[in-house]
Amino acid sequence: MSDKIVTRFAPSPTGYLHIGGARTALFNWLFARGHGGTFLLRIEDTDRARSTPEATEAILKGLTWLGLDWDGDVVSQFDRAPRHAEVAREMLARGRAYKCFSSQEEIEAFREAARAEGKSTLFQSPWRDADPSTYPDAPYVIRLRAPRDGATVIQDKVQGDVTIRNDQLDDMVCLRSDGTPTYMLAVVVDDHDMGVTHVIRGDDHLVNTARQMHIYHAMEWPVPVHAHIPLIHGPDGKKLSKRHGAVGLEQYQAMGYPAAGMRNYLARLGWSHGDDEFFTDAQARDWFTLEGIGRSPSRLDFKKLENICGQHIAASQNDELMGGVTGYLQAAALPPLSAQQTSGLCAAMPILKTSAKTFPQLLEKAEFILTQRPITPDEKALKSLDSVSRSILSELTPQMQNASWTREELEGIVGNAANAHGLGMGKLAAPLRAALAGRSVTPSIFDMMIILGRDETLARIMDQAA
RNA sequence: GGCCCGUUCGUCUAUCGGUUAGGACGUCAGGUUUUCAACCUGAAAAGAGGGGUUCAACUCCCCUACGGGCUGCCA
Repeated sequence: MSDKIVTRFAPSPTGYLHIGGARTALFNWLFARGHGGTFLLRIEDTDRARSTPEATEAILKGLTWLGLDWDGDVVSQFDRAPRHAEVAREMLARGRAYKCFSSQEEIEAFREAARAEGKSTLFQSPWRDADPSTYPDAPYVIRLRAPRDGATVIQDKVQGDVTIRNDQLDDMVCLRSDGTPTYMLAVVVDDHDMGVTHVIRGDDHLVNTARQMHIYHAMEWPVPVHAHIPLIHGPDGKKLSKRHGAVGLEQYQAMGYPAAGMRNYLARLGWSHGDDEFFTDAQARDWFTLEGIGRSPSRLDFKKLENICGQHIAASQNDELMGGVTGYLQAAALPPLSAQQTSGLCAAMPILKTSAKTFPQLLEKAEFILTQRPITPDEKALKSLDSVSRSILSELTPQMQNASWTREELEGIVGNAANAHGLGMGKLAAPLRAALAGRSVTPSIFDMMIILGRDETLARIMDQAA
């Protein structure tokens, strides 16, 4: 039991689930699930100004969509503030921390002076070794009494052994003057109390880990295994931020990427198992190791994401895809499908799913089924057509109302219309597409030819829909 | 400024001292398809730069360049 793996995901509620955070959660989830361990969720909401219930809700929704289930209740870090303070007092009692009465102005002045002299700006509190009898009656913070000599070695599963000289680390504040804990203290206490054995997080925390290790040492707690994964960068190689576009996971759902594809793509981004690119959740859980995580930041590639998603759509069960479509429409704030549309789409799914990479693509290919009858070409677009295209269109429009063609009949109808005007099928599509701009019905007629050719039962279903 | 981490085709990556440096996405060229797409075949495409160590270096060490991170009573 003692070697059971416990991981956690500890996001701060910023209003949405960051795509990078989602990948961190995924890694933690894969590692725990792959080893029969536990995956916990903790919301780091100690910053009260920025924390709202809605923000937490967005994170839970994101994780749920991605299919990352967590064990036990969601822990609120804020709720545990008394416990954090208790630990701070304990460190004080052990002499591993001290009261610091320096004001923020004094600290700022210290840094200014240090900068001017080109020295380290790390604050050195005059209260570190002060006699308690000289303590003023004033607010104070509790600082960790960190070692000044020697070095701290982080044994990181991804980065290897990282050595930080202790003179590069300052006596960080653990408890603020208002009695609230800082992040540095809170993570350590929470991770320990929650029994976390493996801390898998972004490498922006790497250096801070050395500081946090001193708290573990002060409390004589075992230090968990650390694995600092590189952050995700935008296509330009810069740290992913809002200006790159989609950073929130819910935006990816709204763009119509299936969750299974997201999991696969995100897992493969910065982690590898040989040359395997496309895999199932079961394989990912089986194969996932911390050693397989790369050390360099990786960039988001939407083309590859799309490709992986396409493979997952093709491999998915039809009812799963129907659920995915429903979720997509909701996330994209689009109207839901009617019962008729649903049954038509369901029947066409075996054919549609082989060529769509995202849900919107799937829906676009199904437009012929989903479109309301009667179909009427746009008047303005009609006027802009050349005479040949216009006459082809007018010949075809009445035919579109009847949805019960066989493939052969369709071929005859469209082929004849084209041939009568000396055009090939290829020449035909463009003007028609233009004529029906805004409805994009025409391309789907040809899709329907393919569908009809492979599934005659569709003709009957469409008959009812029409 | 100081400290820490990183750097293989455009992108994600394989390689864990000896390979024609492999795969995937994308791109380009053909093919199939009575549109598009999908699909099939093929091609171009990489070890940041400079020093070492070694019989041998993409792999180990050092320097430089570039990118990122930390350096808060933010998380």
